[in-house]
Amino acid sequence: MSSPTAPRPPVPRRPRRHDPGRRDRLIDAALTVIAERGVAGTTHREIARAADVPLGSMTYHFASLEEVLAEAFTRHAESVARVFDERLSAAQDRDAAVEAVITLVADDLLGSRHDLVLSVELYVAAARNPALRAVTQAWMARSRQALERHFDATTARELDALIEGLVLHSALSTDPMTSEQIRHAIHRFLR
Amino acid sequence: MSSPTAPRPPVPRRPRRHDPGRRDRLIDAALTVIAERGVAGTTHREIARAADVPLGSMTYHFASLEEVLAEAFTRHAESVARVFDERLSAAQDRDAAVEAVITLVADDLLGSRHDLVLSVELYVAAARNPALRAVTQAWMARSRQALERHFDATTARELDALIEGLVLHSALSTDPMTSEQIRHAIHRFLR
DNA sequence: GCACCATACGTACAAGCGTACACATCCAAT
DNA sequence: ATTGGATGTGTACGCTTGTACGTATGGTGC
Repeated sequence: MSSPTAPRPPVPRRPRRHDPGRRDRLIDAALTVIAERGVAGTTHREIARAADVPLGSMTYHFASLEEVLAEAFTRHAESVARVFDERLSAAQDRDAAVEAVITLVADDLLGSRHDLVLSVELYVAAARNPALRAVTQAWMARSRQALERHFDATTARELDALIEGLVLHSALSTDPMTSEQIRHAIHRFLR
Repeated sequence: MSSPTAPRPPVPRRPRRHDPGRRDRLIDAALTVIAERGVAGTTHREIARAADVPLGSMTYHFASLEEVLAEAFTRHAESVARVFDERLSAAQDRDAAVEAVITLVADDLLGSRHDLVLSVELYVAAARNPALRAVTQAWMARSRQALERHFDATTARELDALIEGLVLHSALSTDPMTSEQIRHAIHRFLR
């Protein structure tokens, strides 16, 4: 068709340029994809599509897919931990702390299917990726520390486990526990 | 080299034949691979390698990879549920039932990294696969039913969640809870 | 014995993957 | 105003994947 030495025909290129903070948006897009398709279905192309950027942008901003996942999960853990911290910091006494925990489980954690799925995906990924295991470790330590503002160390640890169980159990069930049932379980443990 | 019409040179083929129960062995091999590499790393080829059978054997015995996963997880859930049933059936009174629960968590569930990983992998897979969600539902229902031999329905449900939390929490921690700590947590809840 | 067919085996193929890389573009420092 | 380097874009390559399918083989019912 065209002569071998002819300059390339002007292939239409994307007009998009100068997108500061694109890296951040990519990490958020990765979290969306993980929540929707799982880690297994999270690919460079899928993330790029979700963020509406070309594939080449992925390899420019991240050295590997592993790096994207690590950054994404770190952000997720940080975000959940912050809410945890805030709720418990706001509580003035033990009774308020108990209420804060109930709100945390019933509203914050169970309220968002997105976050819920991300957490379980992180658990699995952490089982095989040391970097992600460190993320979960730091997260768990921070949660426990937040609980220790109001409860002794043993209680904090046990309560943390109970929270984990209530959340996971409800998440998997077609018939999740109501707020009242969660309140009952937590009061029973802390009675 | 060889003439185009010459009969094929005798390509060395596997001597293996007549392997009744191969399908079963493939399902077990799938569970091994899932535990070692995760669902994401579980492929036809990997399972075939683990079971030492040719790739073609996979497509003969299973219509799809999804079918393999479903059968494998069903087997896993059945196996864990059976142990659960047995321990609780053997208990004659409430005190024995409490001890049974402690043994279940501290020994059976936490004792096997293999089973532990499989369970979490199942949770994640179930989040996106209705067939697997049905498997987890049935499993949870059966566990609760076993607990209801000794505890009222509300207690059974709460206790089931606590067990889940203790197991998952310990599994993820680099500093897992000791048997004594687990005993303490369960006695505290059931006191 | 013998033929049939469930089982076993090897291989091909299209699709999708992570990653590399050459080229385009434009902000910022001079 | 120029230019150099950071950022953005398109595409190609080698690899692995799920799956399909033609052929081989030997246990079983006759």
